[in-house]
Amino acid sequence: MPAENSAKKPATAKRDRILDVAEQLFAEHGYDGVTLRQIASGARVDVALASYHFGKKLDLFNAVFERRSAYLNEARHEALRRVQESSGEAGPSVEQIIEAFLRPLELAQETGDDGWRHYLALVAYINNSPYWGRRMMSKMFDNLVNEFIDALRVALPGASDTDLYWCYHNMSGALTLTLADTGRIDALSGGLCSSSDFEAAYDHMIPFMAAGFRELCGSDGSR
Amino acid sequence: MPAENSAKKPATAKRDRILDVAEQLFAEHGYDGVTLRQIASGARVDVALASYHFGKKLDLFNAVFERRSAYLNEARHEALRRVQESSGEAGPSVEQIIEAFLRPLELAQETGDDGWRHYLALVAYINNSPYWGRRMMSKMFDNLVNEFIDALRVALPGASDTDLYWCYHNMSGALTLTLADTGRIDALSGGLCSSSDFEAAYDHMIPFMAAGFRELCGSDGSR
DNA sequence: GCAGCTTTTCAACAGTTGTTGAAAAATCTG
DNA sequence: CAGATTTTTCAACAACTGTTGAAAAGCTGC
Repeated sequence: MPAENSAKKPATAKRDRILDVAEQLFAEHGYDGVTLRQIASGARVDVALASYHFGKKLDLFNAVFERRSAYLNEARHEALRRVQESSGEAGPSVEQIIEAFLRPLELAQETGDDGWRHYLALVAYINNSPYWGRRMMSKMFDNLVNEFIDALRVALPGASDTDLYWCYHNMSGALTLTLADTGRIDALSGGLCSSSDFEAAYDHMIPFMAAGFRELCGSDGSR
Repeated sequence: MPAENSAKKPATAKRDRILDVAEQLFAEHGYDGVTLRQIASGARVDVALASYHFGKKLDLFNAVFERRSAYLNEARHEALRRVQESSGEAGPSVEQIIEAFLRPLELAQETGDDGWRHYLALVAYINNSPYWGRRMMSKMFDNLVNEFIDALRVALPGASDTDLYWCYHNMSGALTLTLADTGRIDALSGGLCSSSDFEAAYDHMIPFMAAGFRELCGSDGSR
């Protein structure tokens, strides 16, 4: 029987290996830079098995993208809810909101295996892919992103939506380059900064972005 | 005679058309997402002509990347020199340095044709490509980037090099996403922000980034 | 052990890929 | 115009691509 459209297939060892290898290779070389035979070979499996489990090549790509996205959305949503509860009436600060947006990525990466790291690099690749990447990202993440924008609107009263979205755009770009893990900052800094050190990246990103938001969207009270 | 290694070929109309079409297609679909036949077809030219002029497919890609890079480096270098001269003893401010880094991109885009826009999207694609992209970017731009880092070190006395490079990394990421022109901010903001409006993007990016640099690298005097 | 599944492999397909050698057309030079 | 050079096309190549139908292997309940 050919692969069902959206019915969840039972997990088998070889099926999981196909997803894992595809995740890594797609993240490293992009959709067109990877052949089904490379994936099958990496998973020590026949080529036809990928088609059997996932259908067309594009369906496999989507399956890889969707596998961890739901969990990530939930973790971020939870992190935001937590700081909102703990901050009482006034609502969380800009730093707290940004931290809730970024830290789940770090936790996801700490699970030991490289799966999450490859997934996040894949997200970076998709986010930088013109046109078709936008559609995939929007469908998957826009609901969640708007939750964070809503929280920022409360933390930054008087900010225009235009400014708010441009600020988010800046943060998203910096985050994307970090997730892509290109190693460029390593070469440029002569080893001072390591792109694989996500914690250092976030520690520097959070205050940087918070300052940017406050500058453009008016700090709480002053300006 | 097959294509010479590094000797400059005389420009012919068809040769230029190959470069233009390759520039656009590589920027939109990536290196592996484009075939030489698509490029030849777009340039209304036989497939073999690309090989005749540029050699292998990868050589064509490099030729596209290098075509406008030298000019861009010079324009940015000039912009930095100009603000350094006009600012006297104290040296230019963080805003002035960032502006000198960004505005040449805007000018380049104003020439009317879409060539520069495609080139900048190609740079974004390369910058987000793991490993091989890092090498290409470093070889082409690191010298210039370090000129700007040097200027920032003067404008932000007491800043550690590590912080300085992380700040640059954040700015580079935001810039890259803008250049990629994915249109994602358009969809997210419901049309409030337009990713094709480079001037608006830079107007919001400059104060945002300057505030981030000051926060992380210590403002001039205070903190 | 055997029938009824699902999972996996085998073998092959039609189409496309980058690349090349030789022919043809265009351009330059005298 | 004739000859020499460069530019462009034509035709073909071997290798590789995603996909599929049928056979084989593995598993489950009896």
